[in-house]
Amino acid sequence: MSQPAFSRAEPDARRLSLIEATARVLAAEGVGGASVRAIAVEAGVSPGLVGHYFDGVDALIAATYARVGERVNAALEAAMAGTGDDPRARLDAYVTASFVPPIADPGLLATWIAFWSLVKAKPAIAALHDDIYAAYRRELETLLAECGVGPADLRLTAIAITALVDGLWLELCLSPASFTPEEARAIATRHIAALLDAR
Amino acid sequence: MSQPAFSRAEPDARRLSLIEATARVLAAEGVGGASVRAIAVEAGVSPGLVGHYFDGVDALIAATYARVGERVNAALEAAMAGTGDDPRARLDAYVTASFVPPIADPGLLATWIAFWSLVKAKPAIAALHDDIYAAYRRELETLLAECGVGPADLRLTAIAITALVDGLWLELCLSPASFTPEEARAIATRHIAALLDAR
DNA sequence: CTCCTTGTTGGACGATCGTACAACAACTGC
DNA sequence: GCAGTTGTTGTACGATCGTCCAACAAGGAG
Repeated sequence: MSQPAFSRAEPDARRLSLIEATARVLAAEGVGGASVRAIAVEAGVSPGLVGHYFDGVDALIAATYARVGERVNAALEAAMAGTGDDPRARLDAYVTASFVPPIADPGLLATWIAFWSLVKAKPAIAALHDDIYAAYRRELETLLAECGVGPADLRLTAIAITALVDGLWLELCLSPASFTPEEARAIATRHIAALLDAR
Repeated sequence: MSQPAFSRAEPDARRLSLIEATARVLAAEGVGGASVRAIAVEAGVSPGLVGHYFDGVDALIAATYARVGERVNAALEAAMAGTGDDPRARLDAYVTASFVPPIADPGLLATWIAFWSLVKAKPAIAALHDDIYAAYRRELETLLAECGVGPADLRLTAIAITALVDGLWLELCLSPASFTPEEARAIATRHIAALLDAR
């Protein structure tokens, strides 16, 4: 025994490892199990280190929200980058990616629910949520514009697609037995086709 | 001072008052603030009484889930009962009711999120969730059948509408500034019209 | 080699958690 | 009136929470 038990890390790397440990704990245990001690164990560090890098556990969770949000965006970007430049194909790729791992994952939903559960109590989390979703819809709007959706319908169309995909994603992760990812994809694709061909 | 500080209640009424106090605490504080003591204060009773009526706080929260689910169903039923027997009018009433109080209410969402956050950790809550949503979709399916949706499309159509309404309801409660209840209603109504007229 | 800065540890602290339980108040049957 | 039953209270207990901080380890500057 008597391992080193002490290892110094690059500050940014340590911050990141704490954030990702928080994401893993949130995914596995939900918000109820995300204690400073559990996070520290998951990250393999001492509990006191959390206070050294973040102003309390709330700031750590907020940083985790931002990080996980970025990761989701990156996964969607990667899925869309796999197709060509055809906007319609990019839209389909975005929908398809929403219902397969790593997006469709009960652990990711548990993490996301933990963030939602803090929106009411913590204004900082609420502001972060508004930022993330606004950016999300803004990107969807530019994609829809490339598909030929008129400026007047742009905003509501983006809201509709976001809501449908979110609702399907939510229930798919909550109780995967109720329908399959393929069915979710079919529903969303059909809906988008109806919206785009209605013009 | 020296109020009675002791009042005996009908067992069922006491159970119900504990359940509704739990719902109020969940709505105001989220799952993090739903402690036995906070619930007891809200209900105006002693903390020890919770253990007398429920096998721990988890059972109380599960009972609250069932109760709130019933209340939501009752509100939707009431909205649909206000219309005639025309199935399409009932469907529109159901959608409209989803985006105004008491359904569209940040407090109700906070309560619902608290339940979602327990689905992963507590199998009893997961089973309850499956029951509630299955019943929800079953009722929607019968309504859609009356609207003339074919048996083959029934299941996926119900899933699609549930997902869209849930997604709109979720974001409307989470950040009411992003769109108005009227816009949510318009989106959902248009979507339903597209689904029903596509046959 | 020595000092100094700094990442890191591990435990102490008070608060709060869920639960259990003895004492007490009200109602019932007699 | 007088026991017996039962709803109710208040508190005590151990566990766990977030935060804080003195002590320690590692690396760089002189």
